[in-house]
Formats: sequence, C-alpha cells, structure tokens
Amino acid sequence: MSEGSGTTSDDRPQYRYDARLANEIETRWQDRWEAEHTFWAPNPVGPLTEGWERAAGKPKLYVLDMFPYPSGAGLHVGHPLGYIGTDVFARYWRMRGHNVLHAMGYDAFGLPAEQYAVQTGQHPRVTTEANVANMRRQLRALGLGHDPRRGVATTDVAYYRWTQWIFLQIFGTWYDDVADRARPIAELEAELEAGSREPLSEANPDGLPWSELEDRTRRAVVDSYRLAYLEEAAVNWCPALGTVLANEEVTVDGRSERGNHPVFRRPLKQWVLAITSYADRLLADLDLVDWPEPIKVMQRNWIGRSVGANVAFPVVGHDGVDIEVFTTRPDTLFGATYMVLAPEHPLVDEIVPPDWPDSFITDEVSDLPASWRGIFGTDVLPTEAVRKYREFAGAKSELERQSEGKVKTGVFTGAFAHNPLNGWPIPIFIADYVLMGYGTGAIMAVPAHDQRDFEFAREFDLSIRGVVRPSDAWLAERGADADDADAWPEAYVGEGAAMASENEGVSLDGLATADAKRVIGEYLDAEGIGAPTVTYKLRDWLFSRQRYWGEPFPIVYDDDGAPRAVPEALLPVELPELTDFEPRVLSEDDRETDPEPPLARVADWVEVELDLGDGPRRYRRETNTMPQWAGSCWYYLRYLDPTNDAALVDPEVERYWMGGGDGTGGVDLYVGGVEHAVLHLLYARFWHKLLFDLGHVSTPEPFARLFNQGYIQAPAFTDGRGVYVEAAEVVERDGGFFRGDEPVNREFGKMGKSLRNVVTPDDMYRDYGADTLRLYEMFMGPLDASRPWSTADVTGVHRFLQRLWRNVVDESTGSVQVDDAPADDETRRILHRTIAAVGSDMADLKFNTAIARLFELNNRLTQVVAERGAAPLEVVVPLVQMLAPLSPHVADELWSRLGNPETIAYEPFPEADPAFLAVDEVEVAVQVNGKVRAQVRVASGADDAAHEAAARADERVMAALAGKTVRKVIVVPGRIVNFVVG
RNA sequence: GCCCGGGUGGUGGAAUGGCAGACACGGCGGACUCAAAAUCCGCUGCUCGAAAGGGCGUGAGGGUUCGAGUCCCUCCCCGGGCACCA
Repeated sequence: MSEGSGTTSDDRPQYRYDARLANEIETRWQDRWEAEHTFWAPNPVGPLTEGWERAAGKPKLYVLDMFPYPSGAGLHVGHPLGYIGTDVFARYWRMRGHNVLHAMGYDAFGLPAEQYAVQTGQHPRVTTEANVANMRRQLRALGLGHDPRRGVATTDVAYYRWTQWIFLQIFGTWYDDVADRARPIAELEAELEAGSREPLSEANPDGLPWSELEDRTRRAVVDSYRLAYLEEAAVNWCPALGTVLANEEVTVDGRSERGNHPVFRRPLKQWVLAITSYADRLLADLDLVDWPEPIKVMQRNWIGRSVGANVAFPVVGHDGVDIEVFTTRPDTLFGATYMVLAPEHPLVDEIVPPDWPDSFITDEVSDLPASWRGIFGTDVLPTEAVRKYREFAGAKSELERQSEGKVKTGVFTGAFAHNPLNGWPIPIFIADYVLMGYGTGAIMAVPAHDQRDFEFAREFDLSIRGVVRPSDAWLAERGADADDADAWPEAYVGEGAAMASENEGVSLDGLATADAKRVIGEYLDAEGIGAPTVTYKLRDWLFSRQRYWGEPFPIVYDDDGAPRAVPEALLPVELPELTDFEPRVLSEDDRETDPEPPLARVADWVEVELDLGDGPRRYRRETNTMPQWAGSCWYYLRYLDPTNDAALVDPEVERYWMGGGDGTGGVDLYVGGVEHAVLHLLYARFWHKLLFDLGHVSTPEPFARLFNQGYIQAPAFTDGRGVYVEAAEVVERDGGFFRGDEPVNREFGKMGKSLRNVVTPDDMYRDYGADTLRLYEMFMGPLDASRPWSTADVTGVHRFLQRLWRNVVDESTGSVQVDDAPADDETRRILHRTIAAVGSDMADLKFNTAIARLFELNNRLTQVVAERGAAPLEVVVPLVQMLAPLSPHVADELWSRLGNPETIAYEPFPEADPAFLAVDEVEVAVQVNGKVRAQVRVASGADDAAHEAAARADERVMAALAGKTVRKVIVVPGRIVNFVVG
C-alpha cells in the first residue's frame, strides 16, 4: 500500500469496523467460547452432561454436516458454505430455546493419505493428523459453534473399534424374509437345530436335514445366511497397482485413472455386504423422510426395483437342466426366439457341446451361419469359441462395455433350449449385453419387443416374432405390418393386445398387456415353470479393499479357510505399524496372481493364536481393509456419545438426540453435497436399518431431513495460449478482462489449483474478517444453488457490518451511542416486519433474504441515527440479536458493549409484536384489463366494495375507464383491483 | 437415449397465480474535501419522449386465466444423475 503525498495512511478511526478490528474481535470471542464451553451440548446421561440442568426440558435439535475428508490442500472458500449454513441454523434454534447438537469430525482414512505415504514414506497417520489440525484451525477461525468434545476421526483407534464392532453385528446377522428384518445368527442356528427351519443353502446342495450335516457343512450353511459374506465377485483388477479399483477409478478405455495401467474384470474372493436384503425397505422408507425429491428419485433409480417373473427354459438334451431367466414381460414369452446367457454364467460350460450341431433344428434357419461361431474365425469348436469370447469380453472393463455403443457381440453355444410354452427349440447364445450381476444372468430374447434383443437378432439373423400388436400410429409411422415383425425397423416396446400367443393350455390373444401378464403369470405358476419375481439393480456391497489405510476386518481364517469372527472382547484389531504402504505390484497383464495387500506382509500380525471358544488355535487374519465408506456410515451416532467404550452409543443418549417427537426421528437436519446422493446416503441408511433391527438405535431412518447445499464456482482466466493465469491478478475494465495489458478470457469452473482461481478463507479473514465471509456466503444466493464467487461483492456485506457497527459504536471512542427513547412508528413497523421475516427465513434456510431484510432495517437505522444522533435501543437490541446467528463475533462484541455480560448465543431470538405488523392503510394497485394504471390507498381490512370505490375515485382510473363498459371487477383485498372492460 | 434441476437487468439474485427486478455489486450524478480515499444523498431493465406520459420486457412458441416469471403443452440451451438392468 503506497503512502499518499503529505498524508499518513493511518488516519482511520481506531474503532472503525475493518479487518483489523474484526480479527481482534473474532479471536477474542473464539477463545472465550472455547474457555466457557459455550457450545458444549449437554447429554442427558453419561460423561457429557455438563450444563444438562439448563438444557433439560428444552426441545432437542441435531444439526449435521457431511463428514469432511481432511485434505492436505486445506480449505478454499467453497468448502465451508454448508458448514456456515448449518451453523447459522443451529445458532438460530439455540436462540429459539433448543438444545442444539452441532459437531464436526473427520473422515480420515482413505486413499490420498495412503498415496502420499507411498510417495514419501511418511506414515499416513502423521500426514492425516497434520491435515486434521490445519482444517480444525481453519474451521475454528470461522466461529462455528461446534461441540469440540465430539470431533471424532475415523482413524482414532477408539472410533474404528466400533466400526469393527458394527461389522461383527453384520457378520453375526441374517435376514429373515418372513419377519422382514435382520436377526442374530444365533436365532437362526437355534431354529436349524430345532428343525423348525430347513438348511436351504448352496452349501447343502442335496438338501439334507440339519441333523445329518457335518460340522463343516453346518458352518458353511450358516455362513451363507450371513449379511456379511465372502464371494467370488467380478472386480476391476489392476495388477500393476496391485489392487482392485472402484468403477470410478477406471477410465473409459479400461485403464487405471492413476498411472494408466490395464484393468481387468476378474473374480476375486471379497467381502460383500447384503444391502439387497434391505432393498425394499430402503425404497419404501424414502417416504418417511423429508429429503429433496431429486435425491429420492436418484435413490429409487439406483435401487431399481423391477417386477416380473422368473421362467425356466429346459435345455435340449440335458434332462433336468433348466436355464432360469428373469423377465418383466412374461406376456411376450411366445415371442422368445433365442436365449442369451452372460459370458460368466455357470451353466455355460455344462451345456456347450463338443461340436456344432449337424442338423439345425429351428424351422427358420437350416444352416449354421458363420457369424454364430464367433468373431475369431469359423474353424473353431464351440468350447473354443466360447473361451475366446469370454476372454474378449473379460478384457473389457464395465465402462468400456458401456462406451462401445450398442454394437452387439456374442457367440452361439451350440446348445438349444425349449420355449416352455410351445416346446420350440431356440438357440442359446452368450453375449456381454447380458450381465451376470442382474436378474439370473440369463434372458429370454424377444427381439420383436426389446430393442437390445432386436439389434442382436439383426446382427445374427435370428427370427423376430411379434406377439404384441403395435399401435396403428406406430405401424403407420414406420410403414410396418403388424404381422411381419421381421420387417420392422425397430422393436415395439410399448403395450398392446397380445397376438400369436396360444398353446393347448393358455391363450393370451387379444389381452391387454397388463391382463396378459396376469394370465400368463397364473399359468406359469400352475405349470410349475415360473413364478412372479422382484429384481433390483442394486447389487450387494463389495466391501474389501487391498489397502493399508483403512479399518482392518475383525475376522480370522481357520485352517479350512472359513472365516471366524474375532470376539468383541478382543476389539479393536489395530492396524499394525508399517513402513511400506503399497500393495504388491505385478506385471501389467498378470491376471492370475492373487492380490497381496500391504497387511499380508506383516507375518507376525497375520499369524495369530486365539481362543474362539474351542481352545487356543492358530489363525490367519483377514488382510484386506474396509472401504472409506465404512467409517462415514455411522459417525453421526458416535458424535452423540464419543467417549463411550462400553457401547457404540448409550441407548438413552441415542433416544434423546435421535428420537423423533414427530415423524420418524433421526438427525433433524443433514446438510451436504449432492455427490453423496446415492452411495454414502444409501450405505448409511443400510447400516442404520440393520442397527435398528438389532435394537441398537431407535429410529428406522438416520436422517429425517436432508438439504443439499450448492457449490461455489469461481471464474478462471486463460491467456492467448489457453494457459490459466492467476485469477487474483486479473482486473476487469473496458468491458473485458486483463492481466496487466494482456487481455484474458473468462471461464467458470470449480475452485482449485489447476484453474489457478483458489480463494482461501485465510485470504478473507485477512482482508475482511470471518463474520464478513460468513455473511457473504450466506448472502450470495440461496443455500441450495450453485453460484460464482466474487471477491468484489464481498465489499457489500462488509460495508453493512461497518455501518451497523457505526450506528451503535462511536468509531473514534469505542463507546456506544444508543438511547432509551422510543423509536418512531414507521421505524417500529419496519423493525417488526423485519423480525417476522427474518425469523421465518432462517427457519427455512433462506439466509440470503433474511440478510436483505437486515440490510433494510439497518438502512433505516442509519437514517434515524443521522436524525437524532443516537440509535434507539429498541431497534439496536433486536437487530444485534438477529445478526447473531449470521455474524456471531461482531454480534457478541456489540452485545457485550451494550452492557451484557453473557454471550448472545443463548439470548432469545426477538419476537415480532403483531401490533406493529398491522397497518392502517395499504396501497393497492388498480389494473384495467390486467395493466396497472394507478395506485390507491385503502383502509386495511376494507371490503371489496370499498376497494372498488377507492379505485373508481382515482382520476387516472377514471380516465382509463372513460367511455368503456366495465364488464367485471376483480378485487383481491389489500393487493389489487382489476377492471375488465369491453 | 432415459430421469432430475435450471434459464429473470451490466452482475449475484428477489417475487403464497395479484404492482417483475427486493437487497447487494457495478455504473452515473451530487454533498463533504485543497485533493483523494472513506462516508453520506439521489438516479440506474430496455425503449420512444424536452417533459407529462406511453410502448416493450422473466430462453422461444402456443395454451389456461380477469390476471402467468409462477400452472399446462411443444421446443431450444445450460448443469447434474443413470445408462445394454432384460
């Protein structure tokens, strides 16, 4: 800053509200809040009861932010938007007499810290702790009213002990479909033992009764019921990184996002959680919660419930071997002209014949088309063609399969099945457009009425048989003939009257689709060839990661390789210390070698002697770790009772904070980004419901109300070469943007290093203070909308705080300039209108308009002060109180200077006096044919006739009505009078 | 392709079917000052007009209504989600 000639720059009044004073005030109040435990939220019982005598009897309010990951980069101004929003909300309700719980912890396991550790050799705990400390500092400087005692981190041993405990609950649980809830596995064992339940399981293929099963089989049967189970699941395997990757970590060309290495689909034995057991409840209970509708829609789509039927197709020449398919259109069964299995389908190997069939047994095709033998030449045998096709399909990642468009590939297996309705033999293909993970992994193909089947049929010259009559309009538009489906240009997927669908037992002909579905459903059921079925897109949750920096599983394996739970008393299973955090990496194309997670190298940790009730034995520990989602699934419960080492959470504490007085209960307000619309929110709901079934929590849903805050975007600037330049150095002038003399282009994007447009909270604290930053972020737009950051606009709210301060405090002496004299009536009316509006806006999270109202009130106060030289306390007191949730430091400072010894945080929020909300006269717009022609004043509460009379008395209205016939008069009292003239 | 959001002044944004543009930024003008900054006051959707006053205006087109930014239909653009789910 340059010194002006002959003047000093430091002639500002000492008590002007500027960045320097703001910083001084903020630091002082933050220290005081901390020292006085201002935001400690008392629990009803347990170690956190300090202050309960004040809180007892108040309504509770649990306000929650989504769990942040403590990034090494620190915060930019986009991050705290939601945290400020929840803090304002929490402070508002605290002033409204609620016992408010608001806390912030850290989701501190995860990949970035581990990768950093791999690169630097520094233990991830060290970097994680440093990042948490920096984030705590940045958030503390914002003045967030959190209870610091509850700020748990997922990496705390005392925390992940309970994450492991929850895993044991899941492992120790099965889903009782009849009771429609999870139950302890001991109850299952008791029922099996008593013979009241049959041991139905793949582990007991012959269906022997429990009493005849060996111990080992019994355990396998029980394991197959568990909600946490081991499965050979197809995963994205990246040998060069030595790990399995999430779909999001794989690029469209099937390579790893990090390092660009090949990624293969490959089955690996992994822990899987049976979230699909809860699919129906996760769907149905969305009706219980107050969430944004788009989020509910996303969850519904993700769960993807489909109603249809499973139908068995007998395989020709294999007695007793059926291929089971799932279809949502059993009414089109007569139109099934071929079948498709997923390449990985277990029946494929069983049905593939040694050679291609000599005589071809469908009536449409007599010779085997060359293309049916696959895309690898015509001289191969079926087994080879199938093998090659599987390899071809397996080399593609999930994303690659999707990105290739809709070109259908596949290969004939050489086998046939009978259409169970008419006995016709139909060829069986494998193709990767059928996914093993959905339905039964096999379909009946009805090319006339399914677009994918249609495309495949065209690719392979399969016949297309229409069994639903398309609408006339559909046929006319395409010039198609209803009876010649082979010539249709595309599949007819709509509904319509069934046709050509008849056998000796049943006829669907002429039935509407819904009726046809019902009739065929009954027939399939009666004939024992099919049954109504519900299928979900939702898959069970793959829960293993080959990482170091995550929660170890509380699982050991015995000599048989069967998993055994580590007893609760032996928790936590602590992460062993390591110096090398990387999984074993392999050559790029190694699809065979098993992954070796970092923990597998710690021999003296892996090998362990335990007594699991049958004497001390040696076991091997599970060496995978849990995904990052695990810790973030339940942190909101631990905030309630963070130090409890006897239970996850004390039941009485849980009931107090989560218990719903009305509705379903749960967290009263949960604020976070829409990016967690599905995974986190679905996983957390799943765990919560399981804990609910087992009686550990009292509500069926964790989050009663959800709110998605928007994102702060930021302008970024590129120079002539298209290179990003430092946004802070760009100025706007002459209708363009310049960096020095060079013109630059403006874009908008996420705030970040790569766009060189980061603005940090620290920058804002330095230039304006935290209260200004808070106020600006709340003022710039509705909380749920995304909007561009504009440092220039920060001035507006800063000036408001400065003016408000100046209205109360003498800038040169620091003494307050207020008086007890009553305010004038107009000021009072403005005051009470403001109180009413601000109160309801804050309750609705509409902080931007609440702040606008405060601006108006303060502008009025500025006039009053100018007129009489002092501010009426009658206005100042409620104004400062209304400001308190938004800019708490300056509010507390003013409150204190006004002579109040206690913090303003628990002062009652002002109440509007209805006497001042009422007005004697209102201004009413007068319209003629909907166009405003005049304003007239009418007594408040006047009737329609008085409105019309007042309007007609106005000379502009008279002029507008002159010579016209009034056909109708519409009066909306207090708002409008509309003359309809002819 | 399917499913959600959204499109309002130069900018961020207000507006239970009832006076479009609250509030703020920016801009223009004025007061104060030797001057500047800061502060305070006024004006500021576009357009015709000296003014009074008029016309036009919420992505485009249609509709419902006394009255539409708001409700309905068709379309365009932007953002997000899902995507061979049988």
